[in-house]
Amino acid sequence: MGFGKGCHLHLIDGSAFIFRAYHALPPLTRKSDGLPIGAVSGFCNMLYKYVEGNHGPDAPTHVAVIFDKGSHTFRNDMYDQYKANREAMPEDLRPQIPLTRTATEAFNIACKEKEGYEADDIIATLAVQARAAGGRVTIISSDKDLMQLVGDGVEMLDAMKNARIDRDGVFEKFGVYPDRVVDVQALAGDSVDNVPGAPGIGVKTAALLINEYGDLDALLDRAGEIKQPKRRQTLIDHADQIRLSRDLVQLDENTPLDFTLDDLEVQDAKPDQLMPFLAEMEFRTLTRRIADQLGVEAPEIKEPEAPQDAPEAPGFDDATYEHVENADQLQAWIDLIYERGYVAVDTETTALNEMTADLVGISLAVNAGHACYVPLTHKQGGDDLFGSDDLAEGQMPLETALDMLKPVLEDDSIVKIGQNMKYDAKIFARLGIHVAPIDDTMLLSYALHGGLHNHGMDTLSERYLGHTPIPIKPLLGSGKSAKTFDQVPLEDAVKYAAEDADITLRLWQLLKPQLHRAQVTKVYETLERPMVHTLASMERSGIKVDRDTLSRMSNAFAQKMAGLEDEIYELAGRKFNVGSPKQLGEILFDEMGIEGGKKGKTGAYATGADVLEDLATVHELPARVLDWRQLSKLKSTYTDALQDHINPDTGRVHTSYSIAGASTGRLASTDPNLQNIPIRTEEGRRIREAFVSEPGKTLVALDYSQIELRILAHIAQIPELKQAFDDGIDIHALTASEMFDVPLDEMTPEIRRQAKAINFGVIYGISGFGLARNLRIPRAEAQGFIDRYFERFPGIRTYMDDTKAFAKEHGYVQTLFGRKIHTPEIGSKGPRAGFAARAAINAPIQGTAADVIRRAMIRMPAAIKELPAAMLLQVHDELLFEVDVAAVDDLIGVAKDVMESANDPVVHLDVKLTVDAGQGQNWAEAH
DNA sequence: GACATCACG
DNA sequence: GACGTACGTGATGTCC
Repeated sequence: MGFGKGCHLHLIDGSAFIFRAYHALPPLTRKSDGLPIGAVSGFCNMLYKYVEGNHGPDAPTHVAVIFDKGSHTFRNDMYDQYKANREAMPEDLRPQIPLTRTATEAFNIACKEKEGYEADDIIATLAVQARAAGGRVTIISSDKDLMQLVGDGVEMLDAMKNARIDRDGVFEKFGVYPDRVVDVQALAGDSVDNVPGAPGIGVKTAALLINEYGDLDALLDRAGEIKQPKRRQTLIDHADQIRLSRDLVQLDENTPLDFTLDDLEVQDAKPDQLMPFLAEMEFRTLTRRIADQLGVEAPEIKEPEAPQDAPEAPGFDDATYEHVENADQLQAWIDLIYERGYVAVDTETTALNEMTADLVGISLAVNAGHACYVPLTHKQGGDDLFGSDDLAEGQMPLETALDMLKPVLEDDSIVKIGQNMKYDAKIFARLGIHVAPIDDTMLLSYALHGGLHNHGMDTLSERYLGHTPIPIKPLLGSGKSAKTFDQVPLEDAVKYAAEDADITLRLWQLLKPQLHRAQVTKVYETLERPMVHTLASMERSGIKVDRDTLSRMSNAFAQKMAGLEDEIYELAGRKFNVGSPKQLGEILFDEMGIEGGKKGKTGAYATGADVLEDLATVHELPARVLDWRQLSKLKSTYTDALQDHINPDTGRVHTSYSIAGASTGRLASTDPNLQNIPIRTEEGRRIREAFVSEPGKTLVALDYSQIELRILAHIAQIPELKQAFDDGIDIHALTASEMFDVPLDEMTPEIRRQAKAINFGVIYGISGFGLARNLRIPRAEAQGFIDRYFERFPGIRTYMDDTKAFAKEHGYVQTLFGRKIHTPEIGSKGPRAGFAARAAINAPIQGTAADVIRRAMIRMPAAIKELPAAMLLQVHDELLFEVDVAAVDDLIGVAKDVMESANDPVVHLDVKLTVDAGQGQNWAEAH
């Protein structure tokens, strides 16, 4: 039947079905092989229910399920930030996408998509064609972007709520009728799709304006007539951006299609097509139900439970670890991997530093207890004390192995599982292999158990598998005679390396299914897993450090220290090791008889900076020691040590970030730590002059302004603080003004300083004692400040009490993004409880800030990919970039925007995030 | 390897 | 009434 009057076309938004199915269901897997099929299952159930419900007089005559195809559409060409905020697709959903197409076809329903277009465009085109032919259309979706199509026989149906949306329904949602929906969306923008719109204008205001002026063009032409000055200026300033937004939300009604409406005629399901598919997916209930309904026999679905088919996972004693020594054997493993769809991978290397380490061998595991090791560059042993450079027997050539594994490691449909995958990914990246997609057992554990224990393989294996891994120490030895892994005999290496892959696989099988129940799937997918490649790339970039600058500083420091040492010996009356706190304490308090020495728990005198600062008022020696210590610190930790970290190949310093090190979600930087480069003192700050850009490039530093206090203002709902941040008022001055009843214009630096200490104290779970010590004021006075603070900002007290209560009840606290930080000691008795309570108060604030910058970092590579720029470092609330001089402004524009909107769209903040920018030839200038 | 100290946010 | 006490990190040197 040709499509025409009396016909009724149903257009189903396929992607909406898929995502709804994915999020509504736990992560089901196919019983026989573990293939994730939760979303496919939900999708099929929805299709089934849809078909079932279509027997009334209103039944469709034509139907199609429309899908998105490809991530790049013509809208990205118009605006490169379009949908740039979108979260990456969850790893276990990706392999299910093609199966939803197969499912649609199995139901004998037309299944349509087109490269470079969104499903919405195809839906628009078909709806317009159907309307022109005189038929009716129902769009099955609740996507507001489709509402512009409603009217003249086109309606929407929200399948979840079973609610029809007609012209009046659209008016309810947008305040305008469908023909003006695009205008309203252009003004209001959309944070989910990252359509900019007009800043500060939402749907309500947009509708008001459109209704007053008729349409968007008229509004923009006559923007000068708008009474409200702020609104007027916004529309004038952002006219181009608003027009661009309109083009982005306007659906393309002329999508070129290679089929016609006639091709979409409804057809009965064919059992011989549908039943085999359902059986193959092993949907037992659905297969039976549909078979009954179609009046056919349900195909048998084998239960893979027979012991000979799938033996119980062997214990570690019964595991088989294979030594792969040629291409045929490796090919057999690759075949196994493709059968499975996933593989645990581990690399063995010559060192712990992945920027300098060389690959020695690769281990693989596909089943618990079934793993192999592929040694590649093990050296020939021998009596020779120095070993031999000759390769050991029983190895295939490195090149051959990499050529064979590269397609697997880069295959979209094979999940590569690792423990601390960033390490392996960097090793492979240096060999030209981009490992993806990946899963990481360390990060699974971090998302599930953050705060409970560390997430190293030994810990996880002991805790969750009850197995102590083979220790590496006996294989490598220690001290001067320590070997590297390429000198380990193959027999030992196979056992050790294959076991690591085996453990990793077992941990993955155990931990991955727990994400959903612990409700941390989103945390893992959006805050942990994507960090692996983002950080790997930053670490590989490194930052240029000028050796000569450091070396000169080291010499200068050495000279000054020598001078200070002479003075110190003079003052002390004898020589001693200035670097020894023990000796210093004895000199000060025993020999020189200075009063007030306090011994710590180990019986030694305390000689920390705070103690020496107090003593500096009564004697010169402590002041000299303080100066000496500062120089000693700068020299040993920075100017000397950093030189050793300059990579000879790149001339740059490559730190390593631990993703799962800090309990709150912060990163930590090691080897070297580039998150604690001095800045607070002028002398220390000059060390940053050694961190430089390449010629023709500039360093750009972008840092969040007061992000933790902003988050506190939001979480604790403090109206005064929120207002101050909105108005751009100095937050510490504002706090001081509120607390001490001093008007802002009479603020003194001293009062402000005290308020600042209190603000920070609050973030840390303030105590009278701590504040008193910090401000060096009597404890009672400090307590008075705190009382006043709570009085002025009662939300803070509520937040602290609520957070402690939550931690006690649940054993964890959460960030705004759902990250859990466990607080196992919250119920302790004694001082431990105090520690735990303060940590619990701090964690949601520090952790939310950490989540925000993680989100910014994850989005950054895509956002700046067209720019000659690289993201180099993260320092908790700061990102450092290196960019061609000519592109500095572009970079600042894009990166700042990504950072300031990093919370969108999943978390709304009442307080805006602002980012300050700096630039220069070195890090001192850029900051 | 524990401890004290001090660099950062 | 006494505990102890600001949150989160990593690197270095001393001393046992």
